[in-house]
Amino acid sequence: MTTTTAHEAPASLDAVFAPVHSQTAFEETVDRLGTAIKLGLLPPGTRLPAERELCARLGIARSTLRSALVALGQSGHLRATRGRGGGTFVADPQPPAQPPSPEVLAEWRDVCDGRMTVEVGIAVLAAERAQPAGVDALEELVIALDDLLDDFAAYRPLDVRFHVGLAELTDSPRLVKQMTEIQGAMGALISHIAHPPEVLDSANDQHRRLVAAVRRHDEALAARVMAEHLRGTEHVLAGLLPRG
Amino acid sequence: MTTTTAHEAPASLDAVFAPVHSQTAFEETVDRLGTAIKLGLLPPGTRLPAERELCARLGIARSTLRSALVALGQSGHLRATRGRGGGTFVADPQPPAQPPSPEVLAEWRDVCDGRMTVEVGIAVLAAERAQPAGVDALEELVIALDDLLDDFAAYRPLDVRFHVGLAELTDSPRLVKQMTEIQGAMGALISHIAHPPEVLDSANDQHRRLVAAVRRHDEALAARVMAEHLRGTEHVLAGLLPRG
DNA sequence: CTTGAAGGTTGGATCAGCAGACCTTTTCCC
DNA sequence: GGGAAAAGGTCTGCTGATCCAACCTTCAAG
Repeated sequence: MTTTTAHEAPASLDAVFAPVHSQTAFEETVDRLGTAIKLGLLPPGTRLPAERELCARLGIARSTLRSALVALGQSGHLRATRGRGGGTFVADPQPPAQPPSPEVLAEWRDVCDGRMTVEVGIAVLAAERAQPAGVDALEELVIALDDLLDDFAAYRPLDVRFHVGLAELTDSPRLVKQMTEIQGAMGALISHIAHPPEVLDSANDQHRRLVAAVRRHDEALAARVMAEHLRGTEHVLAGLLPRG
Repeated sequence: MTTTTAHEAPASLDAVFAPVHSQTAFEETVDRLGTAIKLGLLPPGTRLPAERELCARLGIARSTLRSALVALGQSGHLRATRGRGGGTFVADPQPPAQPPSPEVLAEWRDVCDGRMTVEVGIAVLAAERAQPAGVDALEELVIALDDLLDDFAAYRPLDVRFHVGLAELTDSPRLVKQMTEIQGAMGALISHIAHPPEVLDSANDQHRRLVAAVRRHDEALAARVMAEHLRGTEHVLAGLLPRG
């Protein structure tokens, strides 16, 4: 029989036969809520929906949700108060960020590559479709960021909101989700490196030029500015992390 | 207490509280192998690794793997022969493709948007990094495609390999995976629409120009050609599918 | 005609997740 | 002051997915 055997086939099949890592509902819940908190999408002090409502929205059992909430409580990201008027709140202040794990560090280049494609693609699509109202919202974020150049802990959440806001201009849920995921992956990498005001100033200047390009529907310029913006981070990382 | 309640917050949090859909190992295995087969990554006649080896590679129990193999056997995508020298083979011929489900049709625009960003981003990165040897391989695919313009069933697998091959030029496993996923999602949409030779001829001409741009490391041109290439498909779909 | 390599079968153990009832704490409001 | 309501906290039983490990059946190579 003249058949090809799959295991002597080229590298493109490695992905097909790569290990299956089925995330449990518990894990995905911890990941989703934890990432949202760390990104500042759920700012400190925010009250989560009641457990009975939240588990319905997430489509999981209450016991499963509670496991996740307890885990996030033990790590210091959430705190709960009982009784009427109580609830589960995002802790204020948040616990200090953990240094990136070896696994994260091992694939940081891959993460940056993913970020480059997703963000550049989104910048192009946003430039094509942006409505003036949405662009105005981004502009306000840029102005607000100008006042936070010397406090990265405060700067970062607004920065995330800027990038997610850009994704929202595309009006595509899938792209908003991808942006959120990639920002979460980046967060673990950049939270522990220095961000001097001059760097943030330059970054926010790129934000400003990006907004201008998007407003004028200049797709090529938006792509160029975004690429430049991201490469800045990459160069910093390349200098600080292993295996350059 | 001056707290924000999360459920009155803006739309960006819809994604955070969206339903958790934990895929089981069985489901992910069926999806992975099924997609690889439908995309032609595992051509008809291909022999899969032996069950005992494959389940080790996938990191799942043999019983779980067998459930997936049986499912794909019942749907006609795989066939197994027993005894020494036997094995599990990709069926030849493959069963006819199923028409896209309503859920798939409902989000076809979203899928196209995801494809646009991923493929354009990859085209840029590939243009930046491509090695001559890799580009040569793509060129051969373009030439091979020229002979298949009147047989979409034969054209499509090579087309997929072209796009995945482009992703491989970026040398980023994450991007190869994203490309494979998005191609799988597109497959369900385009397998049931007409692809006259003139259209495929034009598409392959765009392939050719894309390869040329990548070879010259002309990132902007690569992005433009790729966007044009994808918009062609989108226009065809917009004419045939609901909610244009 | 033996042997080895492959798919096919079975049974038991484990664990995640679901469902739902019930308990405890706290505050609002009559 | 005393419910009633709204929140988190606890318990128990059940189901289904998965794992593990052994064993059976087929069949071609040697």
